[in-house]
Amino acid sequence: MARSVAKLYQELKLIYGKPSGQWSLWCKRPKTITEREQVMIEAILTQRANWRNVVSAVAHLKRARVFSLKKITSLGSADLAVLARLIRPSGFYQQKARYLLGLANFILAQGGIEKIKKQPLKDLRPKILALKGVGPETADDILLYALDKPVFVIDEYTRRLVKQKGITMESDYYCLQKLFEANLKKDYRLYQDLHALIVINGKQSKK
DNA sequence: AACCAGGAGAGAG
DNA sequence: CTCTCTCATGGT
Repeated sequence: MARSVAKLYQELKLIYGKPSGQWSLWCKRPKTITEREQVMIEAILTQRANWRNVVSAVAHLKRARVFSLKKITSLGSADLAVLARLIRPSGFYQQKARYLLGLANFILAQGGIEKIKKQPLKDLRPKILALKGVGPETADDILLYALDKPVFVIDEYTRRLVKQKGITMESDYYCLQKLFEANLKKDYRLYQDLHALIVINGKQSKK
């Protein structure tokens, strides 16, 4: 079953090719600082939300010119309601507004994207994970897609797929993460593309 | 018109 | 550690 994990990428790549659509930005290499900030923001907004609604919320942020971590922090907690209204289409907008502010404050307090990107994964992950509204999946989304750190992201699509393929019945986040990381070359580019393909496959095979 | 979409926090058992 | 409730909008 270990080998089937290793073969997953080749199989999915053969079917879907390079991750496209919503994933073209997340899997883009290299990314600009602005693009990395966008990925972080979208990582929060996409929690339990249809991607279509995330796009809508992002459009609102862009139009209102609060589409950067610095702008979000300068908005401050006093205008949290403003931020909340902008991201409303993504759902859970009141808590997500708070989460975004907390994330933005943290990144800037650490000296910004380029600084934080230099921190080793082992030190960085616990800090990101400690942020309100950032659980294992969102933390790894940020680490992998915004900061190019080699951590494999586990989500519901991944759990369904490994079950479907008869690889394992395990559903624990860290067990599955270990399974993937142990059987794949430690390369953030591979992790990015494979997880993207798993989600694309999951959405596709539903209809 | 119920059901769900790339979760996470808080509380209970 | 596993279950359950909550947060909320927009598309089918």
